[in-house]
Amino acid sequence: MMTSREQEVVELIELLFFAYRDFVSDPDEILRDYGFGRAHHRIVHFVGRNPGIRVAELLDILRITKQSLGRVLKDLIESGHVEQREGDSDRRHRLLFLTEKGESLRRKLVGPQIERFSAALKASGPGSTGAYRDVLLHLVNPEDRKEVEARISRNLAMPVLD
Amino acid sequence: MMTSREQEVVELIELLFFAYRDFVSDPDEILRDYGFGRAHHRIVHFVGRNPGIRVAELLDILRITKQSLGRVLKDLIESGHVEQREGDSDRRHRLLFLTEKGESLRRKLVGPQIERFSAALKASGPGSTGAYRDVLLHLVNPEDRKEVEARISRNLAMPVLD
DNA sequence: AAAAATATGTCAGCATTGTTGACATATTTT
DNA sequence: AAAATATGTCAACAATGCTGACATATTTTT
Repeated sequence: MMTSREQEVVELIELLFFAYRDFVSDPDEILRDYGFGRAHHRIVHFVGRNPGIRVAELLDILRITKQSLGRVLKDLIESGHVEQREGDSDRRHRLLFLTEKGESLRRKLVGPQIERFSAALKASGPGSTGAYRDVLLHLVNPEDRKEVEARISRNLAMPVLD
Repeated sequence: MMTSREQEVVELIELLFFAYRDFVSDPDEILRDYGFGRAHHRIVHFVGRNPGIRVAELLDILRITKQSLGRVLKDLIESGHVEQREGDSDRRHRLLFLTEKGESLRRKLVGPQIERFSAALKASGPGSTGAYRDVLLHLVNPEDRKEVEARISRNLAMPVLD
């Protein structure tokens, strides 16, 4: 059997599924025009948000194998959306950057997602942003929480250039 | 360029990714012991939560083709986790139910998810449940919102049997 | 300097789960 | 009787995971 408290939680579980389902649907459509998939999107997104990220870091974010990453990353390098540079301090490192072309794609993909989110936050009560943040952050594995928190807010400190 | 408001929204976007990433990781491990994947999980979950659901409804929830569903559903029927009955009013319908075995698997899979969620809600401030609900529901496509709302809360009205 | 460890890349094969298109069957609606 | 609907199935293919093995360059340790 199931307590009504558990029933309530299961509703939230399903809501996460439905929200995620629709949330990724906008980029999916755009990506088709480029012959890219969701895997490409993730790379474009996280490289764009973390310029100079190392391959190993990207693997840790995505939680996939280097072989899986390699195949898709190769597409993006060959198409001129991503470029690699040697690390300064450690020349084994391959630092990843978006080209202008890549940055343009990133913005195109994130646009509808920002719109959808802004509308959702507007439609929800004030303070909903904080609560959303609290809950979602605590869904992340405890041992990863600090890193995730640092990663998502990293760019706030960056000067906003034009 | 990007306004700081947009920066904030992008953080929430990434948080959705990280939360989802870790949230599905618990069931994934369990499923491996059964030789099942995420696709099986989704079916077990939604059939369990919507006993007697029709194939077409399930397709609409999952947003996949009947061929994709068919392959995975076949596994679950052959393994004795799901059973089909003819519709009463319309005998073309195939109504889906979990067997006891299937219900047992469903509970096993949802257990860690309930735990993770309960802990997250506890750690977040009071009222965070409602805000989470508000935001996530508004991430769902407007035209699907009503249906999703009805679907997730459908079972609250059901008598809780033992 | 030599050995070990690290970061990355690559080849090959395979599994899961998504897709399209075509067609078959049973049943219900028109 | 004809058309529409719900489901199932076959075949081919695409995207994106995986494992295992091995190669190269570079840095760290001994």
